[in-house]
Amino acid sequence: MSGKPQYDEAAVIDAAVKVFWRHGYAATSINELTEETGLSRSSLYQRFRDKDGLFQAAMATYTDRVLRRMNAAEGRTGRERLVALLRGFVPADSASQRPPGCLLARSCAERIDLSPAGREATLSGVDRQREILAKLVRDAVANGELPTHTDAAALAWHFLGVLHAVLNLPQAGATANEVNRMIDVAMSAWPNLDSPARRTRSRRGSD
Amino acid sequence: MSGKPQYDEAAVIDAAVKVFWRHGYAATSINELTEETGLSRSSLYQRFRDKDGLFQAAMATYTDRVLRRMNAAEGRTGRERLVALLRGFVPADSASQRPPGCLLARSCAERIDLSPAGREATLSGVDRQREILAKLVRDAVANGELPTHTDAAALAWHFLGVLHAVLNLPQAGATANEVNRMIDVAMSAWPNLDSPARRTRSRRGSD
DNA sequence: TGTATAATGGAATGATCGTTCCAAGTTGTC
DNA sequence: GACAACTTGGAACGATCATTCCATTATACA
Repeated sequence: MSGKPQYDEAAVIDAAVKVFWRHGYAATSINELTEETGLSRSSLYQRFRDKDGLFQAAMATYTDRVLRRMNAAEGRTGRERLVALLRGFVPADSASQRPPGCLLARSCAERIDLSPAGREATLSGVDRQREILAKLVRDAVANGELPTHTDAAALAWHFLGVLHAVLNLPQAGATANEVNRMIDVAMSAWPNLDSPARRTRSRRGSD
Repeated sequence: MSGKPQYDEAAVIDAAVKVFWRHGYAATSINELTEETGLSRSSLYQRFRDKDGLFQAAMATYTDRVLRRMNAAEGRTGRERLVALLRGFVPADSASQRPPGCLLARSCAERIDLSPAGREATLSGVDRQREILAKLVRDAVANGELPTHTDAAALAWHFLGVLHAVLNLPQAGATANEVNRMIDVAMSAWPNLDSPARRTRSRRGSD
């Protein structure tokens, strides 16, 4: 069985994303990559140069997909868009297909052991995540939805932390319901100018 | 050079903590462990059975130390204690000795590749972290410092997320100043019953 | 039909992995 | 001085690591 089936590069990278996402860079072996991508070792090195090259391709794809999902959040107000954004990353309780956690956050943690290029891709990825949140906040300030003295940078960092918490805390035992309630709590950092009083309130969910 | 210097076990585990903390379990090699601990391979296997045994010992020590630091936070009110707790984990900007991030959060991320015992140690560690935060919240509710309808569990998850953000976001480029301002923002989830209005306000720091 | 192209399986590289084993050396106690 | 307890260095184990090479095979286009 050899030949020229012209493999589907997007599918290959997709599979690689899943492997790196699940195990991180260091704990991912070429063997597992060839098995999951279906690509032979030969073609893998031919196309991606080495493990790090495939990692960078996977990281680029993952980052684009995450950023697209963040940007796709809809809502009338900035607050509604932000809530939609966060809720969009709450993992479905029922045996999700997606690996747990976040490849960007994970690569951040192991960035010491990454190549300079991998490190750079990671850093720029989280930067772009944060920039999306910062822009959302800045727009809300411009709209009068948030007070002018709002510390937009601090809010962006905060919600970046919340986003990563949404992705990571399920691995620490949090249920989807608890994550959703946590989002409600975390949203109290976004002052609701219309009805200022309520804060630690809402409840939702299935367990 | 052989002999019987009766090695300092606490120092050995301390060194192992640092290595696992920096590289995670998978990316840590026995070679680096022997070099950093100063212990010979022979003694290492004699005393800790295998790499996983040493990891569990390191994890226990790390967890104890982190929980002790959390419990050591002082303050008049629950809110003050919580702020002190969080600020206590903001890394000093100037070339810190401590490895970045959090071994518990990191092990949570790679828990799929850990032994059952290692996984168990990790899970129980974050559970105890969360329990400290939950108790702090519950006490504040009992004191009347927080409203009775407070969702204590959700608040505990939230502040666990904030704690991990404090430890991890510096790896994503956050300065100590930004982390401190983020803490201020995150604390708006803790309603200040005496002066209810202010929220996205305070500013502090050095950059 | 032929030839360049693309992808393959499989063997082989040297390095490093975790782990085991053992002979040798040092210390404390009798 | 002898013996037990402890720790060591160093060699060796098979497994796996990332990577390279090559002969083979199927496709596409001429």
